[in-house]
Parts: sequence; structure tokens; C-alpha cells
Amino acid sequence: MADDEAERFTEQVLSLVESIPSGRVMSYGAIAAAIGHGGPRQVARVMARDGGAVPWWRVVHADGSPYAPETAVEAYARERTPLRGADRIVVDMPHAAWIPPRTTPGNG
DNA sequence: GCAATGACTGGTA
DNA sequence: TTACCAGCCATTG
Repeated sequence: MADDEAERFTEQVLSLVESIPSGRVMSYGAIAAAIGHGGPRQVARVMARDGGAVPWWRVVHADGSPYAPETAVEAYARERTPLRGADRIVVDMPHAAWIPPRTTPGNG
């Protein structure tokens, strides 16, 4: 693959994650789908590289479980992110799942 | 080119 | 609800 494309993909992921509003989250697969390139494994790879420079806690698995629950749970409490329970560090995807404006496949 | 790995995802038990 | 397996895609050695 071309390094330029890899860099573009990285910026796409980071830019999209930074675009996620407070109290909302996106799954790895949703991010990959929104960008229209790669897959959840590729998004995760980008997060592992430069995820520390973006609100990574807004990026969760398809089931709503975050990468670092112990750290993310604090961020969710600050952003009022809807969880599946007070004792359950799992985001309520049906309510917290955020879809980026434009870049939505199927419309347009 | 092949094998192993990874911040994943969906299905079944 | 939890645990295990198979599928997917790109990077790495």
C-alpha cells in the first residue's frame, strides 16, 4: 500500500474521532464504514498508534465496551454518556451511537 | 510469499 | 451474561 494512503486513513480516523461530540461514541466498524476504507482492525491499529492524541474513550467496540473501561468510565461520567448501567462500564450504543454528518453511505 | 499478530465483529453454546 | 470459535483486513517479521 502507498504510505500516503495509510497516512490519509490515519488522519481520517483521527479527524473523525475528534469530530465525535461529547456524550456520543462510535464503534471501530462504524468509523471504518464512515471513512469507507479499511475495517475495524485498521481503525484499531490507528488508535493504537495515535489514539492518545484524540478522545479515544469515544471509540468503543460494537457492543459498547470501551478500550480502557477504568479510564473511560470517568470520561463518560463527565460527558454524561449513556451507559447500560451504573455498575456496568458499557455504553448504551442505541442511544450513544453517533453517525457523522455527510460521509454517510447510502445517502447521497 | 508465508505465518503470526492485533484497541474487532457476529454467531453459537 | 459469559466464554469460545470463525471471519475479516492490513501490518509486521
